[in-house]
Formats: sequence, structure tokens, C-alpha cells
Amino acid sequence: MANEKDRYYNPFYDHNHHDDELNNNNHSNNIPFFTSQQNFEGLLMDPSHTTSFSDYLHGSSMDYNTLSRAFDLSCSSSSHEVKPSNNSTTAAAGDSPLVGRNINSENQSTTLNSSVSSSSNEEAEEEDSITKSNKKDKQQPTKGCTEDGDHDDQKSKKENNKAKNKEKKPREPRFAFLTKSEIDNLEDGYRWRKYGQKAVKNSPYPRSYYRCTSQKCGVKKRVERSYQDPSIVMTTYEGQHNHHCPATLRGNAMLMSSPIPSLFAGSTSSSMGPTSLVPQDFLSQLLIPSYNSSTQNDHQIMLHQNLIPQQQQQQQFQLHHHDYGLLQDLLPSSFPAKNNDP
DNA sequence: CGACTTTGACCAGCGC
DNA sequence: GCGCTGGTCAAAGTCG
Repeated sequence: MANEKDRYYNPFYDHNHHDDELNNNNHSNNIPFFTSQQNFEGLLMDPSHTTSFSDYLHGSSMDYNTLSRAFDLSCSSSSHEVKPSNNSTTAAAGDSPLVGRNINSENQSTTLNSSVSSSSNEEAEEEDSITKSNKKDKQQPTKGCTEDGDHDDQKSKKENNKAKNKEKKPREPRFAFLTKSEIDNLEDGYRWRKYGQKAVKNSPYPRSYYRCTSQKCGVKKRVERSYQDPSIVMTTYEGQHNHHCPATLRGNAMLMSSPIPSLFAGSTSSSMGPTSLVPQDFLSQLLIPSYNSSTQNDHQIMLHQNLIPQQQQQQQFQLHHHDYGLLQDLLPSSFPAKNNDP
């Protein structure tokens, strides 16, 4: 009991032996994923991968390029093979060239296209705040209302909301990645508050909903486990943080100024701004998470291993339809059905 | 006591 | 309209 709880909520729980088990577990699926050891540190790639993603499975560590490939990102647009989807729009001038794997439902039908969606993140944010306030308007009175006088108010508000909701709200840009981990809620440097959990259709594992605890930051993430391979966790991020990572507040100040920034050249949070699709802070934090001091050395070693030869960094990555199908198979509820269903 | 999780209820969207 | 599902809320509980 206590062990179970520790496993999932104690950040210092020792997952190493479990991870060994996991690493010995051969993965037949050609899916990009990360192996997490102790709260995400290092994001080791699984060496057992030998198939279509083997290109980027060199060595045991992960670098920016790995991340970029996993996210369908590219530092150099000229070398980016993945064509943007038709309805995706291009990033505004000055935006980071990084592109997140957009899994908005609108783009899901064929492939996980890379796209700087968010025709307007600002728009989306605005919409989001509207819907949020609508929800509050809607829900608070129902619970707080004690007098009949509130009912008319409620009705009019409801109608008002209905009218507003008729305008279809665009989804916040989202991107997802798979992680091989025993921990559901991976440590990514940000602080999250769980606000819901739902049973997922066709899966024995529930989906958890988290929201960034920072005020006025509407970033959400969903975490669910693959029912086919329970060692795989899919994390979906929605929105962008409008603040710096609070990891520094948890004794991470030293690492925040680690040598890794060169990997994120030109992608400091200040140059990126709050509206670009891929949260650079997040990317940084993938590699510089909050961590247990006992594993600090290992972690630093992994950071250095991330500095890999340029040519390897230039390798291309593309998520094929086939792989998308596998993603679908793993997490059926997260992806719309392809039209090839029998 | 604040931060966080749990959990049942609620709501919207969608397909039938 | 009805039922199903995904997403969210918020009261209650837990923890440090």
C-alpha cells in the first residue's frame, strides 16, 4: 500500500530496478518513446529499438535532436522533411523555428503532421480564458446558489454561455510524447495540480488531468498509460507556459545554468515569447528536471552525453503513417480511428 | 494550514 | 432525445 503510493507520488522512490525490468522488455512497436529513470532524468532512449526509429537510437542518451525528432521539431527548417499540413499555418516571423507535433483532432485523420498550429495562440488563449470564465460562471452558481433569486441569473448566464459556445473554440496547440516509465506524472520541472481523472474507454488505465499550478498559466497536461504496453506513458501537453519553470525554486538553480543551453541555441524563453508553440522552457526542463540529489552525478553525465556529433543531429525523423497507427493501437482513445478499420 | 489528490457530479459534443 | 464519452469542477480527504 504505502509502497504503491510511494511509487507514484514519492519523487525519491527508487525506480531503478523496475526500469531494468522495463528495459529488458523488448518493444516490438516502432514508436518513439523515452525511458524514464527516476523522474524523467536523462530521458534515456531504449536501446532495444532496432527498427524504423533506430536512426535516432544511437547510444543511450538523448539530445536536443532526439527531442526535436520525437516532437517533430527541427532547428533547421531546410532540413525538415515533414511537410506541414494543409490547414496548419506558419509561425509568425521571429517565432522559434521549432515545431511541435500537433495532435489537434483536426489534423489527426492522416498523420501526425508537424505544424505550428495555432493560427493564433493568442486567439486560442483568449478563447480559452473565455471558456474558462464561462465555466466558472456556469458552475459556481450551481454550487453556491442558495436563493431562488440566483436562478434567473443562472438561466440568463446559461443562455449567454450557450450563445458564446456556439462559436467553435479552436483547441490549444497540443503535443504528445511517449515515455517508458513506471511513473505516470513525470517530473518536467513545472508544478502540476491534478484536477481530474477519468476512466478511458478500451483501457484499464485511467487518464489523469493536470493543470499548471502557476497563476494565469493555463497549461494542461494529460497523462495516460498504454493499455497494450503498460510501461508506456503518453503525456499530452496543451498550451504554453507564460512563466519560467519553477524548478529553480526547488533547488535546481545550478542546473538551470548548466552547459546545455547550446543545444537550445536561439531558443531562450525570452526569444521565444509566450506565443510560440513549443515551450522551450519545457524542452529545457525535459533535460533539466528536478531530481534527487543522490542521482545528480548520473544526471550530469547524461547531460554531457547529450552533446553528440553534428551529423547525427542532422539525421531526419519522420513519423510515418504506420507509426501513427501504432500510436493509435497503443492509445486508442487518444487518436481518432483511421479509416482502415475493418 | 496550505498544497495537493481523490472522486462523484456535471456539462458539452457527438453519433445514433 | 438519448446514451456515451471526454473534460472539468469542487468538496472532501490527505499529507507534510
